[in-house]
Amino acid sequence: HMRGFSLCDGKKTCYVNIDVPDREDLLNELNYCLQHRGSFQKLIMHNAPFDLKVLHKEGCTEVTSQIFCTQTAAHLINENIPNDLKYLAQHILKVSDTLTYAQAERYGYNSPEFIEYATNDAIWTWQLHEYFNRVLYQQKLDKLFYEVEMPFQFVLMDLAINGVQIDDVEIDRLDKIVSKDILDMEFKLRDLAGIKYQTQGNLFIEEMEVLSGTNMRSSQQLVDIIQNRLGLVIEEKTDTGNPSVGKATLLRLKGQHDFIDLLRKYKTATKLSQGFLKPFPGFYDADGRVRGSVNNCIARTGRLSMSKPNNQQLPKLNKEYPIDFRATIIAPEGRSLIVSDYGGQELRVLTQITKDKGLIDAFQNDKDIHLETTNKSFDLGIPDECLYSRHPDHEKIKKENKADRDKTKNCVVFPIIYGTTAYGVSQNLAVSEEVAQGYIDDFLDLYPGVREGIERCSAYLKTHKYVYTLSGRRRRLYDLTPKAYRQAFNFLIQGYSADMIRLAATNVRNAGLAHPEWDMKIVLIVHDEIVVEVNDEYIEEAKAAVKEGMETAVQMCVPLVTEIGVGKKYSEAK
DNA sequence: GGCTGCGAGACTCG
DNA sequence: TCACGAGTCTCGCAGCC
Repeated sequence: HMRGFSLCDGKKTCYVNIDVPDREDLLNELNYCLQHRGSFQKLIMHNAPFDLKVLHKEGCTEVTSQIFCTQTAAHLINENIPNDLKYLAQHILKVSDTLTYAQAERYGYNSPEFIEYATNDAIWTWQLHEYFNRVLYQQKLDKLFYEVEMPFQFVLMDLAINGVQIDDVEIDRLDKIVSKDILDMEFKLRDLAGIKYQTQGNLFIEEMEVLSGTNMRSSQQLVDIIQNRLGLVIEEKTDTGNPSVGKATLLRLKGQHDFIDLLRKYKTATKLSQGFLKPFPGFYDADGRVRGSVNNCIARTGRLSMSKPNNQQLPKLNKEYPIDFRATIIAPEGRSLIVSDYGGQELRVLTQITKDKGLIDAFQNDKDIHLETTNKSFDLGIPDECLYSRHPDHEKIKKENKADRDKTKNCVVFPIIYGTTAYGVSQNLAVSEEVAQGYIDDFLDLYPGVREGIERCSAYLKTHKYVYTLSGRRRRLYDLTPKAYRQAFNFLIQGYSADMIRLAATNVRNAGLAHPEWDMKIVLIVHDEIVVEVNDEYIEEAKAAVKEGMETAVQMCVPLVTEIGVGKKYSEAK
């Protein structure tokens, strides 16, 4: 419920209380100004998606003015400092005394204190714009800001309004299955470890409890059980040097004791239960949708993040414990989900950055980069022509060498874009550091442009203490540790990818606006993936529009391809 | 004895 | 010291009333 709004034009400031009998008239007046370009030359807001969402709720659905989000500007200009209005007012505008909303509210909505709080909001936002707008041009961030970020604010507004539809009955069904499985495993794990326990049933027999001093969710207690009761050796260490009972340890100990194997399943089940099935109902809105908050100004690389809940980390189907959580994200009756993601986005961006001839050839002619790297590192002797997907033997050879190819892909090629070292690769592949360095060199010899690209990035960082992406986004790294050089190169890829998805989502939104009959809604963005909801009669048209919007988001030296699926459930459409 | 805050550790995703 | 970017949950301890 909007109580009022404040405005500032640099000369005058006002607070408009709309909790009055002629509320409707005031909102109509505001709506008229927002709809007619020229009433506001520029609409300046701090956290524009929030304000746009509130206006939208009040019926102000069309904003034709140019917009300026001071929070986004602050993030582009310095991604390393907080960007809430209060912090910026204190540190950039040097304002000393600031009230919080809760403090102002206590004085009452008609008090001078509350009105001062409200008008300060507008004054500070105005003043920040004056300063940031200049800096955006000085740092050559204006194009990114006005052409990528500001149009994208409306997508962020849509995401905040839309949310995703949840199948609450299915959540409930899965929750019951998983809860029962967990309880069964609680007993079996104790039996396997030789731990005595008692059971206690309350009124409902299925809600039996295990009474014993041990907690299978405690890492400390698991270390004790595995070492002292099972007599197994834990070699892996946590960051602080303690024995680790994480994935790597359990994978290595797999098959050595039934307890270990069941524990792996137990961990998957408890994560599913405690991380998703139990907390999700707490996020349902009255219409059965979940609206997590989408953060445009948190990740230093320019990526989006989500919280409460984080819909970017919904579990995928796990073969060893197949509970399909993503099947609980659905489309309403008469509608479907379209899920579209970029194929090999990061490697394509790497190609665009480095202009490496081998990578360009690979993407232009469908050559299998992972197989080519595997071929070189493992001396497979595959003829060059068989590395192209058009060759009749390619599929067969790819299958025959699947294990090595997967290893290369996950342990050599991807880690290189994270900047991994020979040590890291050697740990992953359980080989010596020399052998690992050999693999890295093989890749960089195959695609020498990548080595040059990394060196160019490092040299630039060393001189300037920042680097910038193809879209002009900057990352400032003042402490030039080895980690900073890895972050810098990874940022070139991750940061540009993030701006690609912004442009793509804006294209998709515009396509939807041009065809209101489709009723196409963007409901989720997951880094390289866009999920939309659309009326069933227009699936084909919408699919074509999503594909077009994503594939034409930017021009690159290699084609941009999308993988696209349709379904009634999120998991069906992927 | 119970509440709150915080770091460690583990796990989810791209 | 060793692989980039996020968010969230539980445990176990410290400090407080």
